[in-house]
Amino acid sequence: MPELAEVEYYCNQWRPAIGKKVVSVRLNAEKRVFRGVDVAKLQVELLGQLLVDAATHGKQMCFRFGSSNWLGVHLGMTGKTRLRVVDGLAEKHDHLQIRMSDGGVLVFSDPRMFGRILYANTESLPLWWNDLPSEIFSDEFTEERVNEFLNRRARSPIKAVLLMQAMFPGIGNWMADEILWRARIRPDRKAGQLEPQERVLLFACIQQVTADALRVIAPDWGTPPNDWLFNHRWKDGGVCPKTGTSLRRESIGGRTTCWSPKWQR
DNA sequence: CTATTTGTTTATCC
DNA sequence: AGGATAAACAAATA
Repeated sequence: MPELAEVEYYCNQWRPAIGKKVVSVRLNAEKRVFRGVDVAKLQVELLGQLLVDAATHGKQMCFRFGSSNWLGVHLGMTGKTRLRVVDGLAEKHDHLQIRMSDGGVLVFSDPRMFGRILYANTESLPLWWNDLPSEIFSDEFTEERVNEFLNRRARSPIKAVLLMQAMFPGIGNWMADEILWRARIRPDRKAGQLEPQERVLLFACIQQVTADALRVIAPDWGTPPNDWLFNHRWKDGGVCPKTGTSLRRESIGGRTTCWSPKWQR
């Protein structure tokens, strides 16, 4: 489910536990979400530690316990985090449960297990949290750098390029479609073929959709208004809010893509 | 039964 | 070498 705004929402679910201590750690070590992780180490070292910070970067989350324990959470396609209150029940796909000193339990669940847990005990930031692309609202995220990237990926459809996390951390399938719809650019256009004025508009729409998604979704999983593509894109037979004409759905860059043929050029 | 899924990694081909 | 594309991962839902 999650793109950057949803990831922010899920990060918020664990934030009330900041300032609480870890009382116990339960996990299903054999689950795929722990691939590459020393779960025994994680389980021992988190005990007694204070949760001091919770942050997101694109689709990655990081929770710092104590001074040197870093827990990464990536939600993949179906991952979720929630804070289970006292007397709540564990569910089938709850792979990680961290009980805190106030009785609340940090739960990570993921049926499809495309998500993953990361863990490091290091004085400085672990690689997976330090070595990240510039975020969409950072000073380093510039039209110039986006242009270079578009030229490097010149032969890929722009839709596929927007999904590349190395340049656009946090953008996923629905945001990419929303951006191209607002910029009136067909998703199957080759990245290298976009005109200068289209690139300017594209850059603006990337930042605009990102800001709007965070504002609407991150606080309480709000539903975007009907004048976005969002509410119309999911199933066949949707209608473009701009033109009233049929939306089209097709696989582009290996992902189901929705666009408005009348509106996008 | 089939097809579909808001993601990433790996393999393979060019 | 580096870019483009498809498959694999896995389970729920329609």
